[in-house]
Amino acid sequence: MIHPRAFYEEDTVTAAKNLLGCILVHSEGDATTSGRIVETEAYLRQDPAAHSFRGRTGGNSVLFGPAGHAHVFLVYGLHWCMNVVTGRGSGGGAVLIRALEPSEGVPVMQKRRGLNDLRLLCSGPGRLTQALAITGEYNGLPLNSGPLQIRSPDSISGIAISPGQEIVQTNRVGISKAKDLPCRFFLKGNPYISRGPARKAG
DNA sequence: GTACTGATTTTCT
DNA sequence: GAAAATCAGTACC
Repeated sequence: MIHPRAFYEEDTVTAAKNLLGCILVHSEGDATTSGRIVETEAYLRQDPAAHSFRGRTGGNSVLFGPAGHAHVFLVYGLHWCMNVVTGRGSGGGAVLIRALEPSEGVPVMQKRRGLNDLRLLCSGPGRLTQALAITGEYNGLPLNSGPLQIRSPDSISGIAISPGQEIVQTNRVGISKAKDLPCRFFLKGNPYISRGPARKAG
């Protein structure tokens, strides 16, 4: 099931929580790779750590476009990261996908990553993009059609999390500004979480 | 197991 | 010129 536009037009924080448990799918030719989203971070327009904070500049114009699109960007010169544009009306909000639990196409992902350990395949923003072969070409693509999609696994009253699954909310990781804001979310006890303070909290 | 360091390029000042 | 939403490898308990 594909999410309607309204799913992404919630506040960024709400969307970040709702995205947990959803499936990110990439289809490229014959190969389909996918994984369940288990960790996200919310970046708001007024957030000093967000790329959209300084307003619309060269590489972030997608953030000011319609919700439900992918924003793919390069960090540290060598790793791709993927955002989902959220919020209504060019708000500049986005949700960073930080970790996936591998689902379909595991052998393909292992090959792309050069690893066998499932826990290391997608447990980080730079890792999951490599595993799903997401690069700058996907910047600006819609997530309800095309090669890159986000699905709900089984709609359980609007929230795609299995019953009893708790969401943990903590501070963010890997940034130096406004890092104390509790805008990071992940599924409690899930082993496919990126490193950082959250690990021990699970 | 934890801690530290290098790689590499885009973007803004 | 400096900083950046990271990862993998090495050193050392």
